[in-house]
Amino acid sequence: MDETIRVVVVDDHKMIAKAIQDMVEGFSRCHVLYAVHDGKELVRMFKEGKHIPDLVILDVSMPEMDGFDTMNWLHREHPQVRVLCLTMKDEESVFLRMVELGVHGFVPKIAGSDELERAIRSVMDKGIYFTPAMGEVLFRARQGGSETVGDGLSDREKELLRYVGTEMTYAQIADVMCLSPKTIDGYRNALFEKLNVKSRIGLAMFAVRNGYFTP
Amino acid sequence: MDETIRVVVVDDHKMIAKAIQDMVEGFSRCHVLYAVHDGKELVRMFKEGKHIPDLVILDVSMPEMDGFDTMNWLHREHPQVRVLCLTMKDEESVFLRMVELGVHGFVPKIAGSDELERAIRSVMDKGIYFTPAMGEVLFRARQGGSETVGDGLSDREKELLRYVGTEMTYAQIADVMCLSPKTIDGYRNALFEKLNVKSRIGLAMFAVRNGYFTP
DNA sequence: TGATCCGAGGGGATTTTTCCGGTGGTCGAT
DNA sequence: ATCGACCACCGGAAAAATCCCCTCGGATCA
Repeated sequence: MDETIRVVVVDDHKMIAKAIQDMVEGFSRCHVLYAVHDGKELVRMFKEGKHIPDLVILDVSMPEMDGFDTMNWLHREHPQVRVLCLTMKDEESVFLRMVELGVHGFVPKIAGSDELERAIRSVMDKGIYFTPAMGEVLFRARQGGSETVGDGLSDREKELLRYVGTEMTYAQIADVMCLSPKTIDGYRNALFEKLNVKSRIGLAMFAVRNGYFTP
Repeated sequence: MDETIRVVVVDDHKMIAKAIQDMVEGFSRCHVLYAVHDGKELVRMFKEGKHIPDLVILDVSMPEMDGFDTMNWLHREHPQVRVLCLTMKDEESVFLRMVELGVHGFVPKIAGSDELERAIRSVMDKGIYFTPAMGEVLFRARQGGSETVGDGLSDREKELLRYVGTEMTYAQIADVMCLSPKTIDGYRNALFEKLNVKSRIGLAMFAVRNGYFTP
């Protein structure tokens, strides 16, 4: 393969988007088609036809349609497009969630341009890029089973996590989730055990740390 | 003044630091002396003598010594150095805290390089740079008095805010703060009113947003 | 074709949180 | 010297949250 790698950058922070764009343009046989500021824009570009790149460089935290939603959409609609994910803080849980959604590689923003280039080459050539540390996390996630903090959470439980950080009472949450308060009670207790916390505050803190909602 | 502006970049994310560095180097009569990855490194460079720049471009969220601590130190030890602050999400409260600490300008990372250049020129020429939106925030902070979310909080109340995000019960918090549970009760109610929230979750979320503790 | 797991719901008890009221004390400013 | 703030504290009651043990209908699995 000696073709030019066509790249698209997705990041709501213009400075960072610009910076990554410049970096990538600096790599040989790489060309940035365009940069967009959230998932919605990306979807629009893709739907307009011939704007499909070989690689999407994707930021996790974005307004409107965040990295998770975008990754989900990409994996379903355009599985041939490789995705390299960028994160601010490299949270284990964010990483694991992205892996579940089918991301091809993961680069923390604390990395330099050299690592970004390595990651792009690796993703395009071998299909994946992960640092040794991430390999370890994956290994532990497989081995440990219920030992890791990784998600053995059901959809409803994840949904609940998006509400615990609000000032709604459990009864109100039950209302919007169309469930009995007692069912919420069950989910809560399950989450307490799975996440090893003892109170709603603990749940809320977990939810914040793991991006279930933006504080 | 036709001298070169000597700039230092402080950001723990190497990519971003590099990106900002490249941008600034691209502006005329600007030169980046060096980039460091947290406040501690900056202090070390400053103490080594002749590494003092005209302008520090400072990220807020950093490990070890964050933007607030660094700004505080700079303002006390090197008040002649201008500081331009960069933020991911432009939170009003972060902005106000930084203003209190004596920051000269504020640029959200969603801004482009053109705005960064405008900000640098403005800070060096006029001593300040703020967007119109920030002007409005400042105006409201002056006018409103107790209307803004800004801190009219007492020391004890702030102390309590550092505990609400833990899984301690109020009785346990009372214990570590060496107070009666009923006293905590009073602080809590005061905070509810001042911060316009109705539950402990609300307090915890406020505390997270405003950096009273790291989630 | 039972066995077993999961989602959904429930009764009732206990603990915590939240909301009402109050009482004093200190300290600095008008 | 009084006034407003911050501080520390108390009692009682209502509302959440938390805990423990239980049912019932579907899946899925052996």
